[in-house]
Amino acid sequence: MYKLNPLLHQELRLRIISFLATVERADFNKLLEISSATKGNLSVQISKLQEAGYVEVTKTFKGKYPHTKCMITEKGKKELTEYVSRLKKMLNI
Amino acid sequence: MYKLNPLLHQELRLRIISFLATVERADFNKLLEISSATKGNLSVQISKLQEAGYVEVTKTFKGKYPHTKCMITEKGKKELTEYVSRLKKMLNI
DNA sequence: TAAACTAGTTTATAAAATAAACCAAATTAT
DNA sequence: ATAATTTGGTTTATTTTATAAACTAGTTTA
Repeated sequence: MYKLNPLLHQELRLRIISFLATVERADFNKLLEISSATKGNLSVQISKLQEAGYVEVTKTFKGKYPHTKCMITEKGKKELTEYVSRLKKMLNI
Repeated sequence: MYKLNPLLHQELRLRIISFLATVERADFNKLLEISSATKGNLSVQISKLQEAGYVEVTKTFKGKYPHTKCMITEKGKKELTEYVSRLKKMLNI
């Protein structure tokens, strides 16, 4: 009986990482838009994915404003694939 | 952007209800076995599914011991189907 | 120059999950 | 006979997690 990765089995984080799996990279505002999360919550959950090494975060400046870009890592892809596989087995789909 | 049903987006409850979707009914011990949860946790999560009307719980006696049987309801089936559908969309599967 | 906006982070609170403790009755061992 | 263990759970207390609110630092606009 394989357990689901608890870091991925959370709606906002799953939304973030499964979106990042479909694009090359996305900035903070894009993630805000696709998730309709609050900024605070998004910030916290991105940090958790980053700390786990599932997402790489790059902070630069876009003109004079700070700009945060996120990209899924190889580890993130691997873990997402494994999560989806276990979930499918559990849901019989 | 449709949110996932938070009652179903929890590993143990999801495991319980997706198992109940595949059988006519299951007793407490069967659910313990398929989930490898603790009895306390299983009891709590079954109650939550029951309170939501997703699972029907019948308490009888089997010989001299109490015996708890669980069965998914129509509402439970409907909600599980909707949950799975939203999840699939989210995961692009 | 004050107000409002961008782009976030930090922190406090609320909610949830889980484990530990408990309960009542039955069974088994001494 | 009675003490210990087991069955089949429930309740409660603790820990963890999620989330919203408040804050930071600087920029733009009125």
